[in-house]
Amino acid sequence: MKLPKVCQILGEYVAFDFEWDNTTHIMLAASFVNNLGSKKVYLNSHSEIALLENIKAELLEYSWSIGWNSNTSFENNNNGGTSNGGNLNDIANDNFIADDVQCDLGVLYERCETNGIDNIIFKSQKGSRAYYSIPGLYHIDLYQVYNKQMVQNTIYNRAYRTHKLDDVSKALLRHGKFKGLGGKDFLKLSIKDRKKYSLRDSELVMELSKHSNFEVLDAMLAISEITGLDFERVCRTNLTTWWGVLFDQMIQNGECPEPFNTFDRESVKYKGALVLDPKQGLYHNTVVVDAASLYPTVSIHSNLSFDTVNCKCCKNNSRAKVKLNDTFFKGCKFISKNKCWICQKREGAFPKKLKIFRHERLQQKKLGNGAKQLALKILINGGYGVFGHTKFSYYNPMVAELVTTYGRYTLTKMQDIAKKLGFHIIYGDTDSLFLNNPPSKITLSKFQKLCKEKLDIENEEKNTYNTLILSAGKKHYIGYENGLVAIVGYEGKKNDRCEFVKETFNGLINSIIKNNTNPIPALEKAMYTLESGKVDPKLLKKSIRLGQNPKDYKSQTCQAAKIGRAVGAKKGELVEYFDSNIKKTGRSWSKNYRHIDISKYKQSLWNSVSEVLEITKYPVNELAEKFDVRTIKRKNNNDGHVMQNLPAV
DNA sequence: TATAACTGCTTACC
DNA sequence: ACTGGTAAGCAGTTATG
Repeated sequence: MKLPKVCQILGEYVAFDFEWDNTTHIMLAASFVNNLGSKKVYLNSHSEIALLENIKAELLEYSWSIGWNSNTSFENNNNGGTSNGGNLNDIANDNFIADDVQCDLGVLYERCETNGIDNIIFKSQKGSRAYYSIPGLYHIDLYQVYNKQMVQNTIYNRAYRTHKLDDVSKALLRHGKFKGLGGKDFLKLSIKDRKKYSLRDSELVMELSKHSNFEVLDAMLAISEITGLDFERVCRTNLTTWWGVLFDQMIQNGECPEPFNTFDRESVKYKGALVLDPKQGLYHNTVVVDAASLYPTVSIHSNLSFDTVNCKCCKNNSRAKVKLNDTFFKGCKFISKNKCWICQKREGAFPKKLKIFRHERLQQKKLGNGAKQLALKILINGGYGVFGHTKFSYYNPMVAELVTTYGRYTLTKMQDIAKKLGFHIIYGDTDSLFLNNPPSKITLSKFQKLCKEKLDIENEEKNTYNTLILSAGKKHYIGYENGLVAIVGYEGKKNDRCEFVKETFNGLINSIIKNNTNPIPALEKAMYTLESGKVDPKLLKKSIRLGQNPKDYKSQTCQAAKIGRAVGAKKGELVEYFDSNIKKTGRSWSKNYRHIDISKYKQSLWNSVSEVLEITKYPVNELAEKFDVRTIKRKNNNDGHVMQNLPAV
């Protein structure tokens, strides 16, 4: 096996985890696992100082260490664990700890100071955040790496829902923390189990660092090579920083001018992608075509960049004007037909880099360099978005809006081409078209050829669905291809629904689309089981992930704020609850399974399955009456389109 | 008192 | 320190007949 590149940099390195008392911060335990397999645990059995000395000695053994949530204290929001407050007056609350330290290195720093012993940790403060480092040594907070949006989306395809070690480990390693326990339970454990608990955390961090043959860290290292930023910095920064230094370098090298347009940084939304109205129905033989990397492509074709849009030199050049029909500017916030132009004299910094990255990515793919390939993919795909980010030093919403506008133009032209060839377009989203009953394989390749000729766009045949259930609502469909069912967007699949609804929904879909069996008996059984109260409450548990700390919600009355406040949860945490009846219990939610409001669950189940039943011609009104649930009104985009019921091919 | 319209939020798609 | 917009459904509030 080829040694991962990251190992050549890190050499022998250690993952660590500390346990401390939540209120006093007294250090209770620490564990260390190195990449060669050596494992150590220290407990605070007689003296905290002895433990602290052991920790320091271990850390100094290695030039590189890795932790989880280890070097940054993010939010100073601890309300002392009391749940009486949690409101906007918390600042004045005596229980509020202004400088609560919430990371491993921070607690180590604090405990060394408190005990009056030598410190190996350095503290720096930036705004409301404190950063801790070990001078002379390198440290990576793996939490910050797995917290990156592009790692979650591009690499792991949203496999984990929260960024807690337990959640990420369960999703990627298939096992989590010791007996699923949390830090609060630590002191309740026996000495033996305390050791196991602490050690497990370090083991998980080490395993995550190595996951998929160092996939993530190798990609970060590749980004470090591409951008010239050091590895540690790449691990704690994101796309705006990376693209920022790339452009900085180009300016320094004289490859492009400094940005000349300035914008208010008020974060006004700009117009985005085109999503076609789906023609609701059941289809057989549908091809989905997809324009390959649409946004980078249009950025290159139209030379869109911070240094080309509304340049100094081409204002009066008629060739520089954006030659798009008026309709494409409708609803735009930053561009209009007569107020923007694109430089004709110089290639923009952004397309220039994109071209290089694209070419390089192909080369690296051929060479089998997965990490470099992935790093380039991350940079290429994330390049357009940073122009719409107000904190990006090259923020330029005109560039972002031109990219999406050319994207809308391209999808519209693709539709024209498809229509002329006799295709029936039933849906499309941003860069894709759903073509029903393509006349033939030959017309399909004709479509691809014309898109290439007229638009210089490569179209890939992404899916060929034998059966397709297309919802009237956008971003919702179910496709069946080669024995595989793809459920896209449906509420019955979303993570804030309970397991019971998700399972029943899944069963129903499989029964209809895959097994060709009558789904109604199973649905009746599910409804009956719900009514009889025999469903395991575990399966009825709902959950929401807090986007804010409860006190920070703009709407203090929204469900997330209310539940979060009541249970003392923090930003990023998952809160579990049951739906209950507000008239009976005073709340629409409850932690107590005895308060479960079955009618809400029946309605939720019905809402997620009813449209599919309607499309597949089951008697929905009759069933709704039978189950005692409300039917829901849905818009219909059919435009007189006749639903098809052709046999599957 | 009932319902529609609206806002805020989470989750998903691209 | 932080890539983007589009869109669905739900809880909860406010306007309206």
